[in-house]
Amino acid sequence: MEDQEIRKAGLKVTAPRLKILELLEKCGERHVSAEEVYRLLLADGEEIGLATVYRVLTQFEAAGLVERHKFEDGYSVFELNRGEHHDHIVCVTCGKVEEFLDETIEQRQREIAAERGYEIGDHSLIIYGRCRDSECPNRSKK
Amino acid sequence: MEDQEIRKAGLKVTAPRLKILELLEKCGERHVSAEEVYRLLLADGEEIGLATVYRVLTQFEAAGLVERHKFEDGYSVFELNRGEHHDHIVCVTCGKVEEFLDETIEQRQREIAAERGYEIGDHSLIIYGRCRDSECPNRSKK
DNA sequence: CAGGAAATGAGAAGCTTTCGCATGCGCTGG
DNA sequence: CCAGCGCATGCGAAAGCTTCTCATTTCCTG
Ligand SMILES: [Mn+2]
Ligand SMILES: [Mn+2]
Ligand SMILES: [Zn+2]
Ligand SMILES: [Zn+2]
Repeated sequence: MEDQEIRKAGLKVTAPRLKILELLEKCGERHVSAEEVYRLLLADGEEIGLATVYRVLTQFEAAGLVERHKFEDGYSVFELNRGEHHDHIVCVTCGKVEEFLDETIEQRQREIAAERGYEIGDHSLIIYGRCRDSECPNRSKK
Repeated sequence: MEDQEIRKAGLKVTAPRLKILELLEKCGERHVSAEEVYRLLLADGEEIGLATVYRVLTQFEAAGLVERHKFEDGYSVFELNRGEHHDHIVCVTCGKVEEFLDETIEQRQREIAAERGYEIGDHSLIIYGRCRDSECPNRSKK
């Protein structure tokens, strides 16, 4: 199962790597920080080091298995690469993150890059706003 | 001249603040880091502390005089707020930054936020790509 | 199953940014 | 024009996140 994804990435199959990958799968569309991955695994009784979490997440990112985002809080959050690109809208009050994909925007971006002679790579689009959730009015993340 | 902008922000007119504002004006559309502002002022013979540069830039940002961006290099860059919003396209090879504004994209963003019940604040859109400049093939920033 | 390479954990260190504090300076009102 | 208060400054220390170093362990091939 996950063994193959790790091998395909040219990495040895080890307990930390398996556990991190499983955890990210369980997280679904949630965006977790390295610190959070670390604490969740510790809480699960795993023996793992924070440095390993960072290393593995970076390797997974390089292999295209996970994506890293920076939502102007100063630290990175990660999510499994589900193969379909999306952008994010973040509530600056409660920290909630929703995903969206707008083909009009995607298309305009390609055009803008082309117009200016850029070979387009990827992009980062984050909308900041305030949601209208009952449970919103305050929370902290990480 | 600049005195007024600083006073309007509710800040005392001091040498560091004047120098930083002047320097940002000279920078035009260039995006400079706090460290860079600091070094440029030192090179100009100014006596200034790095902490002051950070403090002043943060105050200017709060006052709406400057904008702060994070182009995933891990540090912030600043530019004078010229009153008209724009987004950025960054060359991942040479670090060049160009600005653009696309009303179609702006409009779609407002619609997306509205559809999901968000009171929209601002947003960050950065396109990463490779430019086709002769002088491009490698440079480092900061 | 042995040997060599790759991975791990723990702590140190790196980098950007902020803080704390003693000193200095801008500004108001006298 | 000046005195005095309070904001601003510079410096070094420290914070917060991330990466590095290195001794030790684990994986994997043969
Ligand atoms: Mn996402
Ligand atoms: Mn700009
Ligand atoms: Zn909210
Ligand atoms: Zn370039």
